Amino acid sequence: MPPKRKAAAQAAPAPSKAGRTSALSTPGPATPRSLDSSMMSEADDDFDEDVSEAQKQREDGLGVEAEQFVQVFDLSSKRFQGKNEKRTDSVTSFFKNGERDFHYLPLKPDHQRRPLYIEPTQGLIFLERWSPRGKQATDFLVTIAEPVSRPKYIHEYKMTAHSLYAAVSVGLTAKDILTSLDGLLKTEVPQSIRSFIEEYTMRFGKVKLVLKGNKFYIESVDEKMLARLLNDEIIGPLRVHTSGDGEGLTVTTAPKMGGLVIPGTQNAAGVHQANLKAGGAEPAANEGELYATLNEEDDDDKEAVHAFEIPDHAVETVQKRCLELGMPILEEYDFRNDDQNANLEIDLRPNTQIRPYQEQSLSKMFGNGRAKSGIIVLPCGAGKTLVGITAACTIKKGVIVLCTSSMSVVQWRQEFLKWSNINPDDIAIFTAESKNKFSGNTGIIVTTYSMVTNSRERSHDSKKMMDFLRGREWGLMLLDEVHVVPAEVFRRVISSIKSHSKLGLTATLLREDDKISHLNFLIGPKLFEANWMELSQQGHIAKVQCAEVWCPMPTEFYDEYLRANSHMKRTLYAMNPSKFQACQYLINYHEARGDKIIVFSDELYSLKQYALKLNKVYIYGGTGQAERMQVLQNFQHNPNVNTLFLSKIGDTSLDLPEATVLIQISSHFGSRRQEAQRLGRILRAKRRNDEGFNAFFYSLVSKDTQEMYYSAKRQTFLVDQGYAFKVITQLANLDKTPDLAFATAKERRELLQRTLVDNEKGGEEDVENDDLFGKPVRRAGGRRGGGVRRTAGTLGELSGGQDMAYIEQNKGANKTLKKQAKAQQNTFFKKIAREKERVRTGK
DNA sequence: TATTGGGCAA
DNA sequence: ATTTTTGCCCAATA
Repeated sequence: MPPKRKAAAQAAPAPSKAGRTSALSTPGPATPRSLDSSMMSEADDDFDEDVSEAQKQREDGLGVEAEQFVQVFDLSSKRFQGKNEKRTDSVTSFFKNGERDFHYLPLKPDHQRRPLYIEPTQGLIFLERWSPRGKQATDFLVTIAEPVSRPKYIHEYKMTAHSLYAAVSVGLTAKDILTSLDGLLKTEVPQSIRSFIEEYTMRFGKVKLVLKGNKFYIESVDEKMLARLLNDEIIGPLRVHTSGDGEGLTVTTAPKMGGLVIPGTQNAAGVHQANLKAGGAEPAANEGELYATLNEEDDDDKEAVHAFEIPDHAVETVQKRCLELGMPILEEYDFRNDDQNANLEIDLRPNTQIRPYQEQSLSKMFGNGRAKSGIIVLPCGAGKTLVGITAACTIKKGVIVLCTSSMSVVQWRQEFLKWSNINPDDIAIFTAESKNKFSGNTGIIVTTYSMVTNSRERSHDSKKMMDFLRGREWGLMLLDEVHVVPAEVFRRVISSIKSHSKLGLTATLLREDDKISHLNFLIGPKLFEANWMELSQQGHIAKVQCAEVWCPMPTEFYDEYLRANSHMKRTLYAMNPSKFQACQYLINYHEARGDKIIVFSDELYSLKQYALKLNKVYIYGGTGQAERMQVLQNFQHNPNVNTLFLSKIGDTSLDLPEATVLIQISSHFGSRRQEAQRLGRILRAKRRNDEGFNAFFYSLVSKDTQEMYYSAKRQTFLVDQGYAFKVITQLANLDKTPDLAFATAKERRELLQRTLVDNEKGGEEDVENDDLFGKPVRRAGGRRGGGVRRTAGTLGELSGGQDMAYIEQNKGANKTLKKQAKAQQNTFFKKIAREKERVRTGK
């Protein structure tokens, strides 16, 4: 890896040493001693660690390690920050403690032509997007920093440990980064940033984990680095001594690279051109320089590579330990020189062309002619699957694809067959239903995370399959929806199946817990993240208008809301009649425009009530497989079915047909991921190329309830992606909606009572029996309602006998509704059956 | 073959 | 300022 070696030479100046010495005397309070000292040892080559401390550490989960690691390496830590001499003057006093005052950083004379500011204590970078060099700066920042917020004008990025790790992993050196940064910054590069970059690039990417002949090796061009690892009291003993190599390291030479071709690129001309092309039309002086290093490897192909072997079970331990030592292991797969594993007959179909941003993300992965492990973040509908397939077609070795549900397993297989020329016998599915292997000696297996991680008693076939999966080497592991992996159970996948490279795909690298950073060492750095706004401007995904509709709660609802327990609260703000009206109005409006509408409600009771009242089809977890298909097909093809109600089942486990409008009436607390995922459902809209076409995303919120808070939180991710939420407090001509529901006070009171009654009974025989399809539903009365402890007395006080009569009436109305739905539905089904028949016989 | 319960995530 | 229930998946059961 010549570029990296050069980096080491250039990036080890005296000042960083001074920085470390000063840090030694002031370890952060939350910083474990062992971590701190091990990090320091980089300077003076000694590993005087407290052994018991280290033992304890080993027992801790990887997660804890990662968090500590991040703390120690944080830019805001003292050892980086000591180095700014802050000056104070007459203005400083206006800032609190002078803390956020950075005007001591002098502007360069030509600062107006430079688009970037950098904040020296957090590594925040601000980009003036309108600058003529805005595009160039964006490309640079995407490589070295994490996007934080990208609204219209000023974009915010953050340079972090992980982002620099990613930069190094695509072959950049400290010098590359500093030169480009300096060129784009309005100020000089602050000293803290300079040492931060230098120290990181020096440490990162030097040690690699490679799989050779089903054995794992730790590899580096830097012999001293390996010696240091072998001296470590955790890694050292784990080394496998193969016969003949004695105490010396295995030495091989890095093979020469030829021009790698990523299939599907416009002229399939390989990485170098792909990179130049990715630079776009603008003159990209810096960028050209930047990417030139990616291919520098060709220069000296006699590079000696040192390695030692470690056993399979130690991989996790070693990865963890190297992380502690501040030298995270990078995984690279030199697939073109792998003749141990059989090649897979696979290529993209000849006329397939991948989009520029897909190409860009793949060129990050294959930047140096090898397959790097990492994560690619693309919004839903932007073609994540095709990126994965193209990666598989580039590597041409055995592939294992992991998905979240068996639905997407089937889809992935179909996509593979659609985009590539893979022999259908070579791509097999491993789920509860199907446990076939591929016929040849290599191929593709598509399966789910839970299939692979399940540790309980398994059927004989599954066991055999698992042994098969575990027993061989895979060229590529594709991890769909990779944000689920950090969960305790799912991370077991990483160690149980041996793969040379891993590619994680996701739309939202977000979780409400802090485990997302674990992906950086479980899989690899984030290689690429698309800018949603940019993609929608280019017409790859739909343009979306987002709105939050504020629905006032009628007083009687609000009173009840204040008294209710948390579940009832959720039900009540979903059942808010104003919300219902707003929903009805929006459905009306958009159906008239010819839109396809999806309504999401996490709250099952309201989901069913809304759907029944409005006579729309709905799907939730209890809906049987066949019905789901029928409803979905109707929604897709039947011009009379334009609105579909969905529970959160629609978030992950359904392959939804495309819709153009999305209405949210109830959602899962403040989950930003859910919000983003749901928005993603309308990004595919095909009509996006029509002039002025917009998709719509409405979030209905009951005023003055918890929903307001959650809603704001949920939106933050989308706002950071550049979406602007309009707040609507009044819908124009709402009252002109035909058959507007709950228009009278009496109806509203009824609704409230019915809601209370139905939910009190524990849902025993509530709407479940009015299921559109009359099918018995699992867990109908089950765990729900345990906590509801309302007495009949409370209800009596509220209602009065008169209103009880209306409840009866309403039940009758529901039944009529159901009959209608059934009658209607029968015609749909016939139609669908005919259609199916046509498709079948036609082909 | 359909249903049920356990485990897990969000 | 925080949560609960829901849904998925598998394997066992009748």
